[in-house]
Amino acid sequence: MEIPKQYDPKQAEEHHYSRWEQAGFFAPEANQDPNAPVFSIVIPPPNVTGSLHMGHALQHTMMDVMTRYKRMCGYRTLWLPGMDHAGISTQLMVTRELKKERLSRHDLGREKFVERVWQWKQESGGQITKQMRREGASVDWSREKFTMDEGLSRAVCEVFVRLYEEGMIYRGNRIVNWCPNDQTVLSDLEVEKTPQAGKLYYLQYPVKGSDERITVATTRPETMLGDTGVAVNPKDERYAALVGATLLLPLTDREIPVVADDFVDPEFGTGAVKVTPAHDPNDYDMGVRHNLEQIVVIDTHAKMTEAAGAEFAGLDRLKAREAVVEKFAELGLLEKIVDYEFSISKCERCKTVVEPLISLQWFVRMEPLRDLALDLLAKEKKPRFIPDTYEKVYTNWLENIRDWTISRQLWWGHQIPAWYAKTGELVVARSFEEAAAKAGTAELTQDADVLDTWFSSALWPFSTLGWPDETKDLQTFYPTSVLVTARDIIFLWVSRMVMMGMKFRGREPFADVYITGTILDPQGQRMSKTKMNGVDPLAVFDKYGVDATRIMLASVGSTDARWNEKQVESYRNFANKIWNASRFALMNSEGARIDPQALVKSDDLALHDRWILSRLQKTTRDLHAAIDGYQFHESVQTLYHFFWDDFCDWYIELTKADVTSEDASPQRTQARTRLLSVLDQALRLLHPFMPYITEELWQRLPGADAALLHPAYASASPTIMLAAFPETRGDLIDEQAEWEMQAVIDLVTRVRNLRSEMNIKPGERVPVLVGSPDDQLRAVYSASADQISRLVRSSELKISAVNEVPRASARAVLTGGGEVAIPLEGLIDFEQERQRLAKEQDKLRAEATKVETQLGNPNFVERAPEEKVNELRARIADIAQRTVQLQLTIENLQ
RNA sequence: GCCCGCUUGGCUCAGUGGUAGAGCACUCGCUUCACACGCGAGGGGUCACUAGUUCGAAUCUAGUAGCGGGCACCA
Repeated sequence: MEIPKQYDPKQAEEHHYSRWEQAGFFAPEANQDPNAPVFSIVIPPPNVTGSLHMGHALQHTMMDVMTRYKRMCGYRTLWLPGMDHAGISTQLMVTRELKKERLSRHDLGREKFVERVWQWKQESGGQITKQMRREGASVDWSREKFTMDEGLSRAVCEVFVRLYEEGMIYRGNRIVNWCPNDQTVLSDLEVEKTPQAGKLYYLQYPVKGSDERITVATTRPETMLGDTGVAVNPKDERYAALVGATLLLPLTDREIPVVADDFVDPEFGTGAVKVTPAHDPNDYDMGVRHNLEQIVVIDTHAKMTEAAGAEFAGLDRLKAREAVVEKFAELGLLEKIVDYEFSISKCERCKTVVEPLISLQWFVRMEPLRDLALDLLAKEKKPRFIPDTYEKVYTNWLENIRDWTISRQLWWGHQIPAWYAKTGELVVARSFEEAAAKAGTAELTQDADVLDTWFSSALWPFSTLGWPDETKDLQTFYPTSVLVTARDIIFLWVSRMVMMGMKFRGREPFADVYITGTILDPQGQRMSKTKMNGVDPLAVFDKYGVDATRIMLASVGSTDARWNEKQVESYRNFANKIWNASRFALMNSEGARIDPQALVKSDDLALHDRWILSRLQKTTRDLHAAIDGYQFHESVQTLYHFFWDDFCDWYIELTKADVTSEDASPQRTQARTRLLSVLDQALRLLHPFMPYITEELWQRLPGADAALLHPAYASASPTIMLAAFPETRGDLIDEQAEWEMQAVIDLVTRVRNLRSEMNIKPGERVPVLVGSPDDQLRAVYSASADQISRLVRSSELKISAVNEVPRASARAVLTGGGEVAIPLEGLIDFEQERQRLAKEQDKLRAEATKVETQLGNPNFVERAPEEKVNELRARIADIAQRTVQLQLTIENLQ
């Protein structure tokens, strides 16, 4: 069989995915066991405008590992893919395209514009779905969803109508975050705060009927044109006399009152606050408390309105600021300007400074929904967050939740199902027809706003499964098993899904929430488009292969990690190791095929066979535990160590003599069969992490056929992705074999160490003399003598109770008090040898002292668990044996 | 201001009460018939600091420092 020495990932990545997809292996229907347990995940829908970034690759890897694992375990498994319509992003994307044609969306009009967006989606949206295929993501494409699909839109309408009918959605004038650039309102979560160096302006307002002035400090002088009061703390004695007084607001002809409000911090600024109810959230609240007028002086384009006065009307807010300050200076009312750093609210998307404005919007009352989520957590401990630290973040936010602004002044999205009659009457309905019936007229105008993109996302776990219809899918796959996402959308998305899931399904949308870490750049900075420090997963795939990238990402788990290409490289090497180990097995497979019977314990098995079966079982056991417990890093370490160290470094080397024997014999066939069978198991264990290379190799293994598939997939064509995931067989765990093998490893390692220290040429065969007083150990050494001899390249391996070695030998002490020696007549520098052994003696002595001290402590012996005490006693016994032997060895040098 | 996380060998990170681990880097030796993307043998860490709990602390508690993140406020 011709197999190249190096694994070429591209070759394997080309074929398998399309076969898997076309054969329907990803769909839950592949599972034909009517009683199969269910495992389901809905993907966090990427933006239709998006392309794959490292965060996706990380999350998708975790989800695919779990999905493939559960599928191989026989679960009816669904990983449901889909995309988000991403209101603002997508609208901006298409608007930018139009701009190239010198058109604005208003030139097209709403209907044509929306058509154009759909057209854009058709032609260039959803790049990411192609990229997900490259990743090997085993999602069921037949169930792919888009948040603007008809079905999902129906769910959105249904939820809106029901919430409205229950009084949980309302429309009202509130102060909101307005993006003057995107021309829409934003929710609190779509606003980001950034620190900014600015100025604090101290303005004086004259008190009516007196020469006194009151000084207020502000970062936004232009808003004073909309002031309708000044507030002070009721306990602030400095201003006690002024409460109730009237001020003459400069630059206007308004008279405004001084009010007392607890909100005011006497320590800050002058302790007196100008109140602009129409342009500041806190002032808005104070205005409500004190019945202050709301005067809108800044419009939706961040320009001053007529109400700001003729002098300022039409000016941009920043221009107006300069003009106001200048006027105050002229009037002698500008006390001072000081440098001041504060944080400024910007639109998360376009980074424009957000303007707080009073505006008529739709809101969801969150308290009742919030309580559903908090109850779920209190009573059922759901969802379970992994890592659990995020539970606190989640509850803190829920406890302080505020009403959710759900309307957006966009065209791309779910248009709000509310209609207005000419009379001004408002009707909320599932359709125009229903609205017309309710209103008794067809002369209706639909609300122009669309819903926040996150509104439809909040329904994702059930809308994608067919809700509001009671579909089979909904009944089968809801609640889903786990949600995998990044921590930055716990509020935006996770919490809202929980609330909506509880509200409309009465059950949690997912049992667990696994929060992945973040891949940072090599400097520890977050990767971002603006910083241009992102690493393109596709480029990494090209360079190192998808499998290497995946297993590296899986090893990241839930902690933040800096991007480290060396790490991917090491997993690329691992992939190559898997390739070559398989290559070896395949090159020596004639006459053999995979056979489950080869994994069963029998009396005539050689030590290395009993040992690898035991190692395989422990690995299987540990891997199950690690994946089930979301310990991805541990999973990867377990696999890596088993495959490279146990399987390649020891097992293959030990079984090599039998496997590569020139003569066909039952022994050779058995060894080959066992090697192939262990390899088959190892590939299955690796498959969830490294789907391509494992399929590529597995397909080549003799005997890799339908018989190896999990019974639930028995009728499928052979594929490792539907092979049964190994189950732990406790009876094959063989502690005795592990102990014996450890002794062999110890011996081999000591000899190799001697050879290396003595500069014995690697090719040179030397006699090796082993002496051990322990009958059992001698039996172990003897039983594996051929293998040991091969590994240490000995010309002769003599095993006896009492080691009689020439004085001129290099020696080392073995675990259990034995000694190993290599006679080196004429090559031994006795003084050097003595020093080498003395060094060993020092080490032993230090170790002995440590253990003796602990055992000498009566408190330890009394209070520590017996098991620990015995462990230490065994250790000290071994140290003692080795010490005695070492002493002897040194004496023999004399 | 409140909350959270991190601090372990040169680098990137595991470990979370009982003998300090991995990968990379480093040193030495190897074209040993699967693999130089490899093999063998090594060197290297008072686990940020302080105090406490404990027979025993890298691990638990409290505090300190540095770094990172989130939330609130910022007139």
